[in-house]
Amino acid sequence: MTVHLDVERRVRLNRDRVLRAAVSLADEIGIEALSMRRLAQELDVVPMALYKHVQNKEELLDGMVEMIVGEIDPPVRDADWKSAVRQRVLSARRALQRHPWARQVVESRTTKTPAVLDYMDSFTGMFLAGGFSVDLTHHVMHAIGGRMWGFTQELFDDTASPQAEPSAEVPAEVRAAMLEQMAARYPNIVAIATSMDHDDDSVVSHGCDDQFEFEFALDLLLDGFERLRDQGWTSRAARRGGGSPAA
Amino acid sequence: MTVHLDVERRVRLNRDRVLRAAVSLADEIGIEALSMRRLAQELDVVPMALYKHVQNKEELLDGMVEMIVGEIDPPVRDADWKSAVRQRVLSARRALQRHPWARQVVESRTTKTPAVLDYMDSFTGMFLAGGFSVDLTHHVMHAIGGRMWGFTQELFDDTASPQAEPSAEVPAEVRAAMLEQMAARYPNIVAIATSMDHDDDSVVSHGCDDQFEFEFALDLLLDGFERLRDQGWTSRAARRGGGSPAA
DNA sequence: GACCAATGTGTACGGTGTACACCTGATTCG
DNA sequence: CGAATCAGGTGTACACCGTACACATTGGTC
Repeated sequence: MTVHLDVERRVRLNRDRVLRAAVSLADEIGIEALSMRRLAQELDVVPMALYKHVQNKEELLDGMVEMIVGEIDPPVRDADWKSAVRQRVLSARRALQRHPWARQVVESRTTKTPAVLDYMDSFTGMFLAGGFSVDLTHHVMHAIGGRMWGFTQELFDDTASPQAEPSAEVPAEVRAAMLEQMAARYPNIVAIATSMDHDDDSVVSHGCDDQFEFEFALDLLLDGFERLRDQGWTSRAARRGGGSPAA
Repeated sequence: MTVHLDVERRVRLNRDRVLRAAVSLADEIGIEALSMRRLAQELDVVPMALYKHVQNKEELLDGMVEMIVGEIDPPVRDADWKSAVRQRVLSARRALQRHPWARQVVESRTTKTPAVLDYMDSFTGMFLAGGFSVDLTHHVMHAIGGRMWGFTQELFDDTASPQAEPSAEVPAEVRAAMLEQMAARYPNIVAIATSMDHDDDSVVSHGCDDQFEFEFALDLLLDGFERLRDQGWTSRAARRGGGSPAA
């Protein structure tokens, strides 16, 4: 038996411990100072040890995002869609604000991890449950996306599986199974994605028209602005009155 | 006389050439592959030569952003505020889309360079000219900010001078001069910034309440969503009808 | 022609992510 | 019990990064 003089046995590293350490280290020293070496040092381990639990730094960042998404409260029960959405967004915002680096990292990530997809699916469901059509929900999700995340753009663009490693050719049969599994786990997202492809009887099957989405949100805001102006809106009155700006 | 066999004399480098090369190189190879070394190589020059025209990489990125802001069309004349704003935003969007890396870089920058301030001031002016109160304009700018830029947050937070190097203590007298100059060049921005500080007779002098700004935009969107739902909005009808979603 | 500031060069340092070969210790099996 | 296995931790090494600093070369001015 080799004699290690460490008073207590070293705790085994694992993915969760790594991620947790990364998050709190980033909180302390800032995201730009977070390097694999620095993180390893924090965990009393040699840098390369981390790579046994995380493929590379990119995946580390993805993991950190998942950790934060996990901090967002689940939807409140027994509330109308609007206040439910409102509370959820504010909860998401609080989570992001707890970690100053989070916004930047979330926006830089392009791969959708399961936790993110879960959140999005649940979020989508709140509108559907609120009586929104699939069509409207789709555009609404785009419009509000930027308010809390940066995933406005590529969200529904392809129905590719979440970070399934694109290992060479996909057997096309496995592909069907994946999509089925996807539909089971993320029914709302899939509903929207599929409706996009063939809601035709319009001539062109528009995949997902970025420009349209952008203008949708823009005009929604501009119309709102105009209404407020015509009502003689003031922030003082709004503060007093509370609630929605369209008093 | 040293014999340089270069057929033609080497063109002198300058800041503009550096920035221009950086932009188009980033277009080609992506922003993450753009290094000082790679850029230098593109310009047939040793890496350190760049530092004669740009303080460091951060400033290079700032310069690239300025270049892009310069691509945004000036406001159209003789149009109502709404279509003027609309066209301007869409122009900004086009500029950003021409350079896939731009969005990310713009959002990562925190320092406001003159070109950016010019754009923002002019943008602000469009609302004021459209009959919006200074108060409402302030919140509107925050609400729309994220639609095209990432400067939602820290915009009006301090009235610090634009990238004036914070060289030690500012003589407090120079400070006044700077502010005056600022007011001359960016009247609209300054109008809003100063109105924030003392529009009181409310008890607290609220600097710039992030939370309020966020909820303002959020509720504006939610109210808009609700209206569309109640109207039975569909994207097909909207596409046919064109124009604003609140048909 | 001599000077001088601005511009370009060369070298070097400390940082990064991570490939790859290796060691180690706990668990499993004959 | 001893040997085998193998996930987890180690050490070294490489290519690349931004950039400080001392130096060489220029083009323009008197």
